[in-house]
Amino acid sequence: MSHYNAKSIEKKWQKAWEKAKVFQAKTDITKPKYYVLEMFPYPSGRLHMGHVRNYTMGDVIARFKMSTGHNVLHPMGWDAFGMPAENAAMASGGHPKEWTYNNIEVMKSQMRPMGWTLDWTREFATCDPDYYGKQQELFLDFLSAGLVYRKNAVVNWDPVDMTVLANEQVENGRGWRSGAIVERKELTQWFFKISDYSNELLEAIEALDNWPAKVKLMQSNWIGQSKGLEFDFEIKNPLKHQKKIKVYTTRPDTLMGASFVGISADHPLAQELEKNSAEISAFNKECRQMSTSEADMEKAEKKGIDTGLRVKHPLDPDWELPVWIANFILMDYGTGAIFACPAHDQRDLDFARKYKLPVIDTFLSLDDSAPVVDEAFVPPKSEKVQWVNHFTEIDIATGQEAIDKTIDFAEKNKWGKSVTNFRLRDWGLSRQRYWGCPIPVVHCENCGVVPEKKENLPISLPDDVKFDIPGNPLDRHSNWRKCKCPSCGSQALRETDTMDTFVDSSWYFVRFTSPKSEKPTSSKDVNYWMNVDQYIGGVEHAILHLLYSRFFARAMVITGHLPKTAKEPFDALFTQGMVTHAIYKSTETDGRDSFHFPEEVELSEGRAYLKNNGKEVDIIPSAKMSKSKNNVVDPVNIVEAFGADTARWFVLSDSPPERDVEWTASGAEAANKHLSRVYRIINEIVKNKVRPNDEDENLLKEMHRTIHDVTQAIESFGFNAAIARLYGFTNVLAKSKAGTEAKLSAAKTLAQLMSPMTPHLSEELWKIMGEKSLLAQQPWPAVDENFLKDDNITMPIQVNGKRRGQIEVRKDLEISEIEKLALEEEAVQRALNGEVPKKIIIVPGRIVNVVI
RNA sequence: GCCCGUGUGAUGGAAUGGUAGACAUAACAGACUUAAAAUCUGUGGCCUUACGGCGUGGCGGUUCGAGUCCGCCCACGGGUACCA
Repeated sequence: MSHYNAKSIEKKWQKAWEKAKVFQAKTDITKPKYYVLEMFPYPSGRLHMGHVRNYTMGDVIARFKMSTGHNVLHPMGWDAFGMPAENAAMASGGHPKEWTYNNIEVMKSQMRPMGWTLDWTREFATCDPDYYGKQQELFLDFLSAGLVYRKNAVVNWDPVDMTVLANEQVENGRGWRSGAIVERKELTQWFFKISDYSNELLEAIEALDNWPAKVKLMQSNWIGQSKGLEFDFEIKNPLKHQKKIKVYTTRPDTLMGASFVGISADHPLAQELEKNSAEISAFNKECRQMSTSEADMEKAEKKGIDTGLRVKHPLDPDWELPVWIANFILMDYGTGAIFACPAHDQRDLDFARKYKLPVIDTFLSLDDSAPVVDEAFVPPKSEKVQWVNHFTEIDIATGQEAIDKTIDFAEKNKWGKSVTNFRLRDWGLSRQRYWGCPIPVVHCENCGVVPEKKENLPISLPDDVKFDIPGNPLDRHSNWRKCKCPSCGSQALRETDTMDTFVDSSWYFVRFTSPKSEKPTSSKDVNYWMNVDQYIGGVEHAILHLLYSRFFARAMVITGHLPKTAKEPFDALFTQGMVTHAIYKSTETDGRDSFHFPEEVELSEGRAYLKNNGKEVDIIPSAKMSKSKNNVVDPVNIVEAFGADTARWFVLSDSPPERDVEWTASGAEAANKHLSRVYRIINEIVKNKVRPNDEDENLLKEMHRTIHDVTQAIESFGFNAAIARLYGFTNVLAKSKAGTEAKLSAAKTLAQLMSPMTPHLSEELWKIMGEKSLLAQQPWPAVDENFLKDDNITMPIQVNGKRRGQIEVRKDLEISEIEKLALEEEAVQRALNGEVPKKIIIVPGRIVNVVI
């Protein structure tokens, strides 16, 4: 008998599947369709374990759905625009296009041996002019539908490299390449009006039944609906025409605790003031040098400057409040101005203490009426508190009641109005970079900003560009920029901004339904294939990518590219965890960390030692795989050593799919051992002839239970549970003394149940057991319910909630009988010590608890 | 900072509010072997001779019963709008 040889088996069956065109999807309205999609990869050039896990999960679903009679669409493509290609070009002088397409070829060659059911006939990259040309067409339609506009926005500007920096390229306020202090620069940029759909996107979340609750919650919080009050503070010593400051607050009930009015450094008033004050100008400049990232701004030290302006309190004209510029107030949110109530907001309190501003309690705790000192009193809005001289005459009430009353009061007295605000900002899509989809508009001296004509699409990127000089190569490519105005025909210039790569990924799943159609979509194909039945990807995309895609689908419905039913494009979403690996770290004599590759390290009793000198190194468990930490495990090596089925089996076993999985060499070896064992066991079954006997029934019973459990586990993404069950069934099969006929039936079922995970091995075993057809085209095994029934059950007996014994009873035994049997138990007798139990709780079919 | 997760043996993890540790890995013991590998069989939370006691990041609460529900805290991971 030959041994399990993954290499030859896998190649053979991949060819057989390809020949039979098992995985090519055709629009066929007579069959139920199933569209399974994993988030497409960025072509970094190396297939990563995370990809292997992601695409294997999708593949299990795809193969399972094929075997249950569905017409499955399982496509693959490339999220190919983005910064790494430009960075590579800058670092090594190549061209982003060449770099990207090379990487795609390399990655494809690494993906093919995995045996995924991908329909490669639909493949495209977002940097293909055909794809981004269609995207330009969508942009023009969105533009004429009023979904796109231009406005000013700030970017991180590197004054040395003369380039806009991404937030991740700003390190401690300096550019990562140049080291120059980063400035904020205001540019005119293109925006999608996603904020017009804030309410719609928020309300529709509720109906996404098959999305993880955590993702829905994250999106809701991101959109961030808040109800508050907008009102004016009148300036006592006004400046030119600016006589009032409009503020927005979600806690208008604390108005009597107001201590100062704060405005953003980008507020028109602040901009006006800096003209006459060097101090204010310097402060504003400092604020504008902060990174544009929210995390950096929030974590920065809270600072402010007194403007000298004073405003009147709306409820007491004699009450005067100072106006401060503060670095934590955002111009983008609300009105860019607030009033601060230090007693009930920690940030305001810290600020007030720092600058010696008053702290006034507006309400006190019911059980402790001490005034606020160093810790702001911020109870939940649902908690009742004692109010101090409230203008709406409330005494004891919750925060929410006070807010509602205050808004009514302000509206009745006509000094404020109720306003619902959203945190969600419009989607800035302009990027001042080369390697992206050109925005198809033209700047004409006579006509202004003019959309390009559709017949001129695609507006392709020029190939003759160099990255040896700072700045955007499109800006200095005068030939490419020069064009005719589509409106008046005179000399004009192209827009040099390209699109955010999130635009590319906001509709690729639609394009997969008809990747070659003349128009961006074909109605026949989108009507049949949309929506995506199961979308699978990393939770890191929970907010931006998924929210943008939801907006984009709506925009495509409005412009007639999608049917109304595709407004929410992803019926079900699954977010999988990362593949992690331990980091082996030691500290050099100069105090710097050095990282060691797994193969340089010897493991022994939970400690790690360097192979070359025996020195012990630190183990940092479960770290995200990262090149710089030397803890990347290359799937190619694993496939080379053990075969694709082993890699597939291992990434699915052990950890639940939504959680991170730790890659361990021993785990991969164990997976391989198990597959070899299955191969051996089944070969022996085929070889040895045993007559039918009494054991057959038990084996078939176990077989049907396994079909039931594995089917349920796969349907609910419990791949690790499915595999654990298959391990169990393999053990039963190995030990069973049943006859050959029953064993073959069980073994065939085992091969079938394993086939979504280990398709090549299963296909081989299928053939070894004498089957002529392709297993990939067989229907999923059916459960015979008669085998699932059981007459007796085991009931655990607890005393005071602790397990003390168990009884074997008939399923339908009466409660009084169970009680009698339970009390007769030895451990219960011992615990009772002759006394009468206080209470006996019997949950039928589950448990008995005797309370003493 | 803010939003969202996660935390169970040496390790990955299992467990509709109902027997904590299924299944697997590492380890140990035995069988086979001249020997090793492979394979097969067995042991396996901690303390205790036993009865029993203690155990799911920490502290507290609800419940007949909590890994699971509630409150506070700690650690780690993801997102934080120009990484994809």
